Amino acid sequence: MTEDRVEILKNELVKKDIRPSYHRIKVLEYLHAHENHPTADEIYAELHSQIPTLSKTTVYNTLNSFVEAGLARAISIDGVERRFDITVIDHGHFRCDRCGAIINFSIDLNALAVHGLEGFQVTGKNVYFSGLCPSCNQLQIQEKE
Amino acid sequence: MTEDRVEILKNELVKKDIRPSYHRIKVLEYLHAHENHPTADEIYAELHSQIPTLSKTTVYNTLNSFVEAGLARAISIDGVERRFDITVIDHGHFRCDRCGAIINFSIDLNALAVHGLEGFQVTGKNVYFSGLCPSCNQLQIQEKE
DNA sequence: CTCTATAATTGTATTAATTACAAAAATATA
DNA sequence: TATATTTTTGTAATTAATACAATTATAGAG
Repeated sequence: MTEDRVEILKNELVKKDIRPSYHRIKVLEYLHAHENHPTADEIYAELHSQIPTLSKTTVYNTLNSFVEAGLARAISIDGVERRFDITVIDHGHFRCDRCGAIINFSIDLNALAVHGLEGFQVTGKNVYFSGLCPSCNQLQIQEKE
Repeated sequence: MTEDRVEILKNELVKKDIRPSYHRIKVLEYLHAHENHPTADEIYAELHSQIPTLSKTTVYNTLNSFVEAGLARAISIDGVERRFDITVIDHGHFRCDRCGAIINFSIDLNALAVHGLEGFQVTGKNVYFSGLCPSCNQLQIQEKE
């Protein structure tokens, strides 16, 4: 990790009024490097192997502060699993019901016509689709034969 | 509850290959009567007071079978709470970050342009917004003064 | 109507994710 | 350097959900 990279990450935290401690930088770095929507436990497992003193509570505290600050999102397709990702605009999440993979897709949220939210202040938008990914779809068809 | 109502509920279950037991009819009835997205625990608490022998496991089993059959949806804005609602097409869920209220709004999902899901079989679509409902928005403004 | 097989329900025990909280360590400030 | 504040740790507690074996209810055969 170069100095520059660390500086950029620090800056990202400071801009959101989060003090750039070592652990927080590490969690943020992990989220940037792993856009495959890790669970809190996956983040802990990986970072704990690098930083043996890291506690799970810190990971949870850090993730919660990130979500509160809008740095990250907590996503859950059906309420069964809670996963995190770096906030990136205009993408939805697809979850395959068979293999569990979570895949980003791009959407144009501005084109979404909404009725019934007059007077509401909308700050967060999440779109979750589910079904079968191409390979699982193939398997499903083969099984039926 | 009139005979007619029970017949309609029974039919709804049978059509989805779910045997219309007394408890299942009661859970389905509850979901129809309470479109405010109850948790499994809320459903249990209310029905348990009517049916003292009802167990929580049955409520969970029933809800899971409903979701699997497409009769109900499990929703979760941020992975913290799991809530259920009767499947109604073309509506999204708004969750107020301040008071926690969950409000339906209508959307035209067909108008949503999606890229990156070619070859996928999409069977479920959920749209979650969050922010402040009108009354909490007012309170927030007043506090800042 | 009775017997039997199957399905549904119960209740307890277990698992797993998350939070609470107080003590310890690290960091910033005077 | 001393002190106050923040961060982190580690354990305990909480909570939602599931597993599973025992019990009860139901449907169909005879």
